[in-house]
Amino acid sequence: METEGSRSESGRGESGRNRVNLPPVALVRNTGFLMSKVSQLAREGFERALEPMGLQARHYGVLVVLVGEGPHAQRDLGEKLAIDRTTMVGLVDELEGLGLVERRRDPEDRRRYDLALTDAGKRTISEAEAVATRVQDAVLGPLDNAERRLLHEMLTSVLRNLDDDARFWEASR
Amino acid sequence: METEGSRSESGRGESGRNRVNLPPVALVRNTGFLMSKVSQLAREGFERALEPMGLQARHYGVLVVLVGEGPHAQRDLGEKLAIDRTTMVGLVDELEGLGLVERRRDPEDRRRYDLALTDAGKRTISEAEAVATRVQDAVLGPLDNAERRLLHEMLTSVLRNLDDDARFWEASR
DNA sequence: TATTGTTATACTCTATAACTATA
DNA sequence: TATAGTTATAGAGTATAACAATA
Repeated sequence: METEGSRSESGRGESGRNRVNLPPVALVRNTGFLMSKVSQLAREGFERALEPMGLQARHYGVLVVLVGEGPHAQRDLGEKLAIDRTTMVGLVDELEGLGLVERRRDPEDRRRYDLALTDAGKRTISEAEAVATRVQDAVLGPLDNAERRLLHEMLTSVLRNLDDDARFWEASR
Repeated sequence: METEGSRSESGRGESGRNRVNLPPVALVRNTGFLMSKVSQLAREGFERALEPMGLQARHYGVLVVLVGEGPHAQRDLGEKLAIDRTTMVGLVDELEGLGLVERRRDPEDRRRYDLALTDAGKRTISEAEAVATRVQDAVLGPLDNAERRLLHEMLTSVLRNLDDDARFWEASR
């Protein structure tokens, strides 16, 4: 692949040393654009970092809820994660296939599962949480601890505000 | 693992004050999760606010570059926006159909277009920029001006850092 | 031979509708 | 009748490959 750098030959306009790979100025002024770009890149980094474990980011969400809040019915888990129940089927299939999650029928309501982590699942999520921490640390690299805390607080209050506007989990489904 | 509240009774129905629609605690601790949630909701709000104009957020990006940086070849525009050239075809089709953008052949290289805003396009983007400002203002509502500036700066430095890691526009394509 | 724009195609992700088994 | 989980299917959204016109 040739780089966009020195191709001022036939003068494809843009007069000279014009770098094309920079984000458009008009968009960089927009905080929302920056935020979505940062979170997109953070997500991509997380996906890549998780890959060697055979996991994807969406698996992480499921595991982290199970380890943090105990067994769930598939439906309830989906509701907490704002994932449709038909989508949950495949997701849990994958996690079960990896041996990380176990489907047990709930004896009190045999329509439901009682999804729980296996021992391997517990080990895996603890590894994955370390990966998440590492990636987040890399992403927030330029910020000192006080700034990171501040960022977190600001995002929390922004999110709470959106929530009050009844546009939080509801709106995403 | 009590966290499900008072779920031990056989009551199926979210008995009483147990809200399921809150984000899992383990995820709310994660700055990356917060950021992606905020930007997702901001995006959704922006899409909704743009809808009455018959526009989508991705149209906005195209228009804003054209108004800010003048006419572009379709390919170059796509490169700036990290949008594949095959995807650009349909996008520009739509904008042309709305009468906001004009496809003129570049006389110096007849393979290329010289995409430019029509007068209607100029009016529309100025409206859309007002909408963007309004939405961003609503999203950042809980933050005062100093905090907003700070947030913007932090995001900028984080993004620059990711860029230096050669994972900015490259990685998203 | 390489590049711009185009089309056809495929792939990913997710949601809707209909089915089953339980309640 | 309603609900948990499942399946089949369809719809966005976007990318890959091949092609025409032009360089």
